[in-house]
Amino acid sequence: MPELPEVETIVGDLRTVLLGQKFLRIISSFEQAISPSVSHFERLGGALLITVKRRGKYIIFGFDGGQVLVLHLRMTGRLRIMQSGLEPAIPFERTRLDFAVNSLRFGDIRKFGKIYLGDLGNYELLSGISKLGPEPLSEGFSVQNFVSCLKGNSRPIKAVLLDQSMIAGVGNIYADEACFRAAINPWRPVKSLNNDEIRCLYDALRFVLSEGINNRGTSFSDFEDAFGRKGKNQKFLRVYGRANKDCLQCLVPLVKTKLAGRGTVHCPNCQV
DNA sequence: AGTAGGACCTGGTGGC
DNA sequence: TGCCACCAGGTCCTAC
Repeated sequence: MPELPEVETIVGDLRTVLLGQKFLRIISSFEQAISPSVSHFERLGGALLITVKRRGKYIIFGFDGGQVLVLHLRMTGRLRIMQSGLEPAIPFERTRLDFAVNSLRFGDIRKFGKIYLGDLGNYELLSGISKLGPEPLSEGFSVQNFVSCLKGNSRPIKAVLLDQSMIAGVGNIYADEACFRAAINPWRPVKSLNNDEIRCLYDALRFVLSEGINNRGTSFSDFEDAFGRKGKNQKFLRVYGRANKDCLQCLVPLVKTKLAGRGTVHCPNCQV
């Protein structure tokens, strides 16, 4: 599942290859994923790609005419940079964005991924970016910001970490990992956390996200970067994917529950 | 208003 | 071996 660190990794790859290239065309076999429609992309023809950015789990492509293409990988979306022309489709390829030199392939088993085309004035609203909360790794995101995000909330802390309108970019893997690192039970109601615990969770969240970026993402099931390479962060996971295995700190078996509709793994001994 | 749960999707897996 | 129920979870939408 691409979360903040995986998207950040892909965005870096895209920048190194695609910046400055001229957009040629879009070809899609699953047009429901494209908003408003494939025909709107005709206005992009000939535009130069000048920026590639990440916001939450969204990838934002800026063109010199002021058009903005936004892409969200959702759960099983994958991007792959190929040479234009000869290469075959990647597995479950749904959409292809052809540039002058390279072709960007969008594969997506579950067809949840989305591509939007707008302009500088409306792309945030079109794509849902306007609803996102702050970036947890940005310099401006302080402990005080985090406290005010959480204030008065009665939901389980993990449900809040997953809520993109509270904090942008955290998904199931890093939410579980952050709770474990902070020694906080993911079911704890937010309002039961004291200031020390909130500070600890803030540090833990930023640590696991940074660690994920440094390791070029978690390839737990099938994440690959834009060149088809696996990340290394799966070797550093302490709880996600380790249900019923021994806790790495205390050797008590990890427990799996379902929280906010997501599989959730925690240590009943270390996380209180 | 705030929250919970279903819908969207399909490949992989485990049980019978 | 074949079939089927179920699981994975990011986001939007609906219902309470």
